Amino acid sequence: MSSAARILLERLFPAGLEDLRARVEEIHLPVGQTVFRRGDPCRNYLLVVQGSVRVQVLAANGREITLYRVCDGQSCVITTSCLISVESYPAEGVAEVETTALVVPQPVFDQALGDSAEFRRFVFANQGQRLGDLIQRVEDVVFGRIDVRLARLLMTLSEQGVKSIAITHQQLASELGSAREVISRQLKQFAGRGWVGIGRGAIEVKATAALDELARQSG
Amino acid sequence: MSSAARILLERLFPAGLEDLRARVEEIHLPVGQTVFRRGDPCRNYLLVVQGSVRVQVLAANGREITLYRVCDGQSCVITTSCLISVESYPAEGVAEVETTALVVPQPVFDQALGDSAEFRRFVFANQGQRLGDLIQRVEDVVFGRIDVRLARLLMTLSEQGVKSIAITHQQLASELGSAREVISRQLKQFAGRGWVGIGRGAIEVKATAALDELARQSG
DNA sequence: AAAGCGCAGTGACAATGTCACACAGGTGCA
DNA sequence: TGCACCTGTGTGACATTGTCACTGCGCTTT
Repeated sequence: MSSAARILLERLFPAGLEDLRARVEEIHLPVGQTVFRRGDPCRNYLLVVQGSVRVQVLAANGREITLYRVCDGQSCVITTSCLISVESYPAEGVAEVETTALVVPQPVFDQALGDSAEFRRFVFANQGQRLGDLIQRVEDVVFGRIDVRLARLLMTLSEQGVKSIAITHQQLASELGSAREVISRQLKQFAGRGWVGIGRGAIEVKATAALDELARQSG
Repeated sequence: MSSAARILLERLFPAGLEDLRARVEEIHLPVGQTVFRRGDPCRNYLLVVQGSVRVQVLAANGREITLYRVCDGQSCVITTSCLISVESYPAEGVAEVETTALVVPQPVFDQALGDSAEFRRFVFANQGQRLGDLIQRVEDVVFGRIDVRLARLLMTLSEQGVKSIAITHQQLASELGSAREVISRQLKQFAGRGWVGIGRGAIEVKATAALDELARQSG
């Protein structure tokens, strides 16, 4: 077991609950691995130690939208909720990068909820953040303009001075729940204004200030 | 305290937790009362005994969308999550009808989570259902056609043989996160096919079968 | 009756999504 | 080298949905 996993375990299952720790397994997910599918029953509590799981919904016609990501030290709300309410997954999860996760079997999860205030706090805090993300997503999708949302996404992706983003138009569209053609046109418009440069499978962010201003708009 | 409230309390705080019951208050919310606003901090756990609270998001331009409802014997996910993760409300809640609710102060909530497995199960089950609703809502909004969504809504509202629905076009639009004009046009189209009758502030559902077929479509 | 208000109808237009293609840059292979 | 093939992108025409600016209708208040 990795040291990061051990630290997390010790935090969530403090002294007195050592027996629970032993029943938690660590797994490694390769890139692109599906963690859970829509309609799957839910038997374990999943906890990402290191990596990233993208949670998305797919439409019949091939369109898709990313709901949120579960990153280092976070857990998946859907898993949590389904585990207790005994419903099946309403979305699917895919490992975006090589990911290390802890698998907590349902009985251990149940017991830990009762016995560890720390564990409860962790589970609920995660719930709150994910739920907030989700509501924000609904708001964006229903009321937001696509140019503003795309600008926001580009700003997020180019954080920390990264100016060249390796991503296809289709991936951007999936992220926003839009269509590739729409994204292509918007990017062309951005490029026309000199805000970005477009290459095959890559976007170069040039006018951070202009994009940022657009991203800050209410729409 | 109402008898319904007492029954709920006894279920969630079983024998041994009588002291917690005493610290829970019952409140009555008049129609239209705002229960919580966007940005409000969250200090109590709210539990609807009888009535209905609509949880919605408002846009700057006046458009709005209903995320879900909290009905008899249910609790609000947002409240639950915010309570623990100490975030502020990302949406707002309004009592749709006169509503009776239990107010559980945060310390009582915290203690009950640790001491009552029944309470935990209740809280999590509610979380799961509301989260499922929310994901379904995202899916509908992003991928769904407005005619299908409207047909679904009409079928839901006319359940149990109620054929005449007292509702305005604006209210239907708010429910679906669409615009009044769009709904008016769709209804006109439905009316043209003889599926519904339109009156001022009321819709009469005539062709249940046809609407139902449309409602079942994937889009 | 007149004014005011909430509700609904409508046409023109803007924004976004859909469809059916064309084309360009790689990669692998004959 | 040249060709088939795949993925990613560009584009025009069109459908659907949202926005805006009005109009009119029915009801209540003045």
